[in-house]
Amino acid sequence: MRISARADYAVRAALQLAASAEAAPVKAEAIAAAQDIPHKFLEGILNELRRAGLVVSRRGGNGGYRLAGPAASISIADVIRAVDGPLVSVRGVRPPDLAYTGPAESLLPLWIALRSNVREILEGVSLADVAGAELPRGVLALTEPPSAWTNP
Amino acid sequence: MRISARADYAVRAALQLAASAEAAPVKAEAIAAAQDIPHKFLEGILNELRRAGLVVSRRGGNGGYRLAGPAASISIADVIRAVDGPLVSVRGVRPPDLAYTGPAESLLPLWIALRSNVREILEGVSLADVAGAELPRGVLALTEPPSAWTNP
DNA sequence: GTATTTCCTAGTGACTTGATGGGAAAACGT
DNA sequence: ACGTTTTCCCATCAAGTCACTAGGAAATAC
Repeated sequence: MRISARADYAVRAALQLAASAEAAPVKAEAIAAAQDIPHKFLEGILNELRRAGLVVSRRGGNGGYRLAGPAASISIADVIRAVDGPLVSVRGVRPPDLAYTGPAESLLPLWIALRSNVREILEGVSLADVAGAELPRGVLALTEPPSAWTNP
Repeated sequence: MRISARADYAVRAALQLAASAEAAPVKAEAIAAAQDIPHKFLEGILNELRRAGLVVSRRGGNGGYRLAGPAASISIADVIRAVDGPLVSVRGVRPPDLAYTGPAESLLPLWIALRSNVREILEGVSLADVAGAELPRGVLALTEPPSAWTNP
């Protein structure tokens, strides 16, 4: 289960936009510099975000990108789905489309539970939450046990 | 976030072994047929499970594979890690090794929370649980709302 | 009209994924 | 001892994905 570079970059770019929520649009180049993302690569990502309706753009003179709506109403899941498709898939297919037989039958509900859990987190956290460094209480609670920060 | 075919196959193979917990080892070919997995591909996977110490093998005559321990003490996470490495990574690196700046700083705790949540599920469910179709109450609860079964 | 910045298309090298094939090594039954 | 079975261990493969780059067309500002 890996978060792709695209997804990571997309979220960070969106966060940068959430932070500069003034009237003036932010240029791709500025975001690339601030977050250390290859800027031509980022351009493509921002474009996808625009096509998904999360971001609006203006070109020319002092153009750039702005969030399409309030940062509090865009979830991390929204951003990831815009650039990477379904949040979680098994072998490239979404859980509900899977079919298991024999002793593996209960694997489907397991994947469903997993996905539901992932959704709960990524849909429950907004750009405003992260940019403002105020994660929801439930999410923060998960980070409290020191074991959460150590590798297996 | 995708579960690879290797991981899916590995878990299903392990479940098949958990189901036939008799003395006689199960042949790769039998597992491949039962779960519809390319059998040469499966052979490699079973080998990795053996190297990880989850499975023991015997060759020749009536050889095959057996679980190395009781199905109740092998978690789904164990199996996935054996064939795919870390459960969750961002751009290929594990969350604790990441560094974020500016408005993205709180992204790290978010990934940590996500990983912690995924762990909770995959480490908390054993092969015996799935093979016996008796998922832990907490996991089952996640599958109850119909919304868990629908795509976004 | 010129400078700027987004938008679009195409392409690239490296890696991963899913899968296949051929045998060598080990264990069995007889 | 012998032949069969089955795991084990390469090597390879096509296809795809990933991360990234290049070049230019279209739109907007001044």
